[in-house]
Amino acid sequence: MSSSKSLIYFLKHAQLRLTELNTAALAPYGIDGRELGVLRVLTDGEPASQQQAASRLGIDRTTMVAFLDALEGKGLVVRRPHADDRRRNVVELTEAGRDILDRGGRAADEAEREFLSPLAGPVAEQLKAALATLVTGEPSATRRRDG
Amino acid sequence: MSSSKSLIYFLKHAQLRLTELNTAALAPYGIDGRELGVLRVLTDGEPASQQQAASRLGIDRTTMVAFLDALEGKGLVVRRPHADDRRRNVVELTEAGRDILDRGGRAADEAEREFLSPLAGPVAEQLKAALATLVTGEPSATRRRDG
DNA sequence: TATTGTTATACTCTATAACTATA
DNA sequence: TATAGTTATAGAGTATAACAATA
Repeated sequence: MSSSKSLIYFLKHAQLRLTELNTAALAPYGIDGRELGVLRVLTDGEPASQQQAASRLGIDRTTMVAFLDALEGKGLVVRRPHADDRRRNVVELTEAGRDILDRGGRAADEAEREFLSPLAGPVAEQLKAALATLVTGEPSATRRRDG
Repeated sequence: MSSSKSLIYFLKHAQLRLTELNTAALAPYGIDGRELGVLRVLTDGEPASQQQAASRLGIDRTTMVAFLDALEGKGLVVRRPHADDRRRNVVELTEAGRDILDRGGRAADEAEREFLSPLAGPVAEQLKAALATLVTGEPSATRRRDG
């Protein structure tokens, strides 16, 4: 008989546990892991409209509205109308937003390292690369330890 | 700068995608992936009370009630009062339940293989082992391909 | 007509609290 | 008093539908 736990179980519970660690690590900065994800995607590449940012995160644009409402309420982002297309909002991080992204990002990275610490040597990198392949259809962009 | 996608993103989306495949694979059998998980845990080791089964799955006992209501409604399980402790229910699979577990289990295994097919050779096994280590604190019990 | 952001709403999933029957 | 199962309820998280402004 096969292992009593299926892959889907491991994925679910790994995510739950990492989310817990992330939430605890980010609590001092007043954000949670998903809000950090939004901050990250907003500074990742070209300035993005709300809808583009939502698409990059794989969430609905209506969900993005709620995240940005919260982040704007905390003074971490500002919405400005796009110069050429006034239907769009360009969302930018405030100085406080960049500070939280920076420090919160380090805290989240540390939480991820702690989560992965039971894995020896290159296994953690291989895990992330394998997941990246499964999700994106191509190998992870993480080629060397750079965090 | 690190990869734009975090581990938590990969875990979340890997789970979403595998859940989709699982749901599609199990639809012909009238159950979804979580119901198959319940059927599996009910036949995994000693006969279990509802609460024991819930604990093994990492869900609340009230959630288990709803799952068993559904599975009993489909004729796949029966609840019987425990002989020695009449507060408990012993939950057993019906013949139909065993049939669905068997055929649905194979369909789900096939979906998992399909999901993992982009990974070469031993990488899939290593992925599962690494996740098992992270979730349970010990290496996976999957020692050989047996499914 | 189509698209962006927004709002209102509904749905899924799950847990907490309170009840019952047993122990 | 404590526990197993149940019920009612509430909360988190997310999406769908409809709307205003703009293209």
